[in-house]
Amino acid sequence: MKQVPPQKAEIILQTALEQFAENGFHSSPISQLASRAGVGVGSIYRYFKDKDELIHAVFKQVDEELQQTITHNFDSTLSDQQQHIQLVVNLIHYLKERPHEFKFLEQYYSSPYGSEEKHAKFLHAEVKEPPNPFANLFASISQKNQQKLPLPLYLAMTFGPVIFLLRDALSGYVELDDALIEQTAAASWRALET
Amino acid sequence: MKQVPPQKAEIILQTALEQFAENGFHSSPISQLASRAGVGVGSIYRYFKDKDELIHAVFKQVDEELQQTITHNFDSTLSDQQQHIQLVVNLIHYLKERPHEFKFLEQYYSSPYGSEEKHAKFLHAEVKEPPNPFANLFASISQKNQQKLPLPLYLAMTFGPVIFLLRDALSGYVELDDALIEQTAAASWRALET
DNA sequence: CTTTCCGGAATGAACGTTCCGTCAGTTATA
DNA sequence: TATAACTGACGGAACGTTCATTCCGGAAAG
Repeated sequence: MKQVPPQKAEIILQTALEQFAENGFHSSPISQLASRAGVGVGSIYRYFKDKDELIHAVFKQVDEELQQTITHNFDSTLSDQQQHIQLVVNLIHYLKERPHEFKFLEQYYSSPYGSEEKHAKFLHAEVKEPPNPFANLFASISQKNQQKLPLPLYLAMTFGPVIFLLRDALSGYVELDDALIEQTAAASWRALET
Repeated sequence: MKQVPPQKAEIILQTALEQFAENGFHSSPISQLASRAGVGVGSIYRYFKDKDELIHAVFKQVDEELQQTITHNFDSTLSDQQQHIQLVVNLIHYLKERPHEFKFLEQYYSSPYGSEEKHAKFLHAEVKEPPNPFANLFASISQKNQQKLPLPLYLAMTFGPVIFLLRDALSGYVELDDALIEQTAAASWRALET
């Protein structure tokens, strides 16, 4: 009996993530990916039907870990402001340490792959479902505002700046230090107050 | 002598923009592009050295028109707040009407093409140059803040939400009406105040 | 007639996918 | 325990397709 049969699939997924992030989907021939992973071309097709399925599998893995991380570091006992700032700061820290994941997601979403997909499924559907810390935070913020805060605006002011900043940091235009991260979190909170 | 020699080049550029925006770079064979433009394959290579040059040419055209539009609708006699809100509102309106341009830019920047490029050249270099309304606005805002406003933060809070919102609008997740646009502009201004 | 422009068939390379021989590990046989 | 038969993971050569690019014959312009 093999206790670790799907280890190779993990290696392929991890390598694919790096390869795609660095070179893009089209400049990542399966052959190159295979040699980088130390694996035969044929083996990749043992675990994934075709290249598209591989790409979606990488996305699924990255997406799930991201969601988990976000929903994990959530202390619902804090004030709205503290929760929001914690969310933004943690998110930036997390993605800053994972440039491959970030680049992959960017590419995935702005390609036909992500467009045809649920896209912001997480950001929209997830936030609305009541029994999760996200929904509570949004509901709470929204309620205290004078004019009702639309969900799209909340998402745009929360995640828009984060993405923009990470992009610039990755391009080397910005030194994304802790001070800047905290300023960003504070600023995006300010934007939500009425 | 031809009085309208580059007319065909214009048609190719325009068609390429649409084709790329709708199908992505790799799912846009030159042959398909040619027939869509009502042009022979060979003709495309008369005006553009290869596919890469075509892609960059499309970018250049889109980028230049965008920059021009932004710097044009700028009334430097208004207050900082009014200028900022005008900027954001105009930008959203402009891009909302041009989904092809928006999708193309997104794709370009998150692909190896844009990455190897100047990227936020416009957003960074341009803003800093003194003799333009942008630089003045940023300088003015920055100066009035208690703690100095870093340029990256200003850019992130100004353009980040815009991009995020447009993305969602294009995906059909958000009805981007005038009320939402104005709320966004107001919110991003709030974020900049100290 | 000469020159410039144009279209699209032809070419060659790159790539995704398939297919098959090899081999390590496992099970059956004696 | 030793040996033979089996099984399925594995690599990579080979295949067929797709596509960027070239090239040439003809049309239009002068």
